[in-house]
Amino acid sequence: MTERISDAEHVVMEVLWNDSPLTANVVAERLSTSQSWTLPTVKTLLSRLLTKGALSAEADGRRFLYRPLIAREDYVSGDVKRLVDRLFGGKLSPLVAHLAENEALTAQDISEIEALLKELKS
Amino acid sequence: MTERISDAEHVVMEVLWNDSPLTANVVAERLSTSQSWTLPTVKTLLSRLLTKGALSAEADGRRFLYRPLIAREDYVSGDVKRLVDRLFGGKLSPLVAHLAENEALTAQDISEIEALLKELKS
DNA sequence: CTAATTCGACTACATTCGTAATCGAACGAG
DNA sequence: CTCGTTCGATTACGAATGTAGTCGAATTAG
Repeated sequence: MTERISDAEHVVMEVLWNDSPLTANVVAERLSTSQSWTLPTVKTLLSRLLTKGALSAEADGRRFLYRPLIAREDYVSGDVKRLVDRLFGGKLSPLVAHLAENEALTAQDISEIEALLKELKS
Repeated sequence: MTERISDAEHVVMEVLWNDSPLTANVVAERLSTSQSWTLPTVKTLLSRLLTKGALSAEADGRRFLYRPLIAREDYVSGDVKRLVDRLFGGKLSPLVAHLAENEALTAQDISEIEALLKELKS
């Protein structure tokens, strides 16, 4: 149902997850530190997100206030699930095994994760 | 350096990571159970992977034997890293926290992960 | 009231991707 | 030696994407 969000679109979503509703101009302004997109580019991305049903646009005078319609958590879950399905046969422990073997899992990461797991079991 | 591998291309890579070198026909045959791609389609994907430097093609008479040039582990690491950077600010523990809260972490998953971590610390 | 500005909508355009047909060279059947 | 078959290479083409210009309506400055 919710259509795929492209990489560039995702960057825009992050701005709005961080603070919303915002006008197109403010979104573009917030993005200006990280991206060198022109205003038209940002507006195109906003329209596409609107069409995809990822945002709502509430009229405020002659401009629109954009606001996310999908929760960041849900978006993240979808992405994580796709990755796990694609690369780890849908199983989570191979992912953790991969992290353990190949990514820099610091002692602190390990402690944090163990604490999380402990809490989960309680 | 290694260019982005698309989703369809990745499916082809999986076949070759699983067993290589293989001819285009054999790759297509192996894929026939999971995908309904015609032979030309599979060949296109193989050429693109070749162009991208993800595969090598060794001539064997009139045909080619394709073989991965990049290790699956490296590919997986790249993808995982991209996801972690994009969604979790590059930190691993937020990813695990997310898994814990939002994905179905079974009791068995938790045990397996704890065992992994325990081993890591030894 | 008129001119400049501001917006969103529409249009544009090259690239990548998914999917596949076709062409030309080489090879094997007779 | 000739013809059909088999390959890889080339070409095709629509959808999605990244990136951005243009147009027309509304608004605000004067």
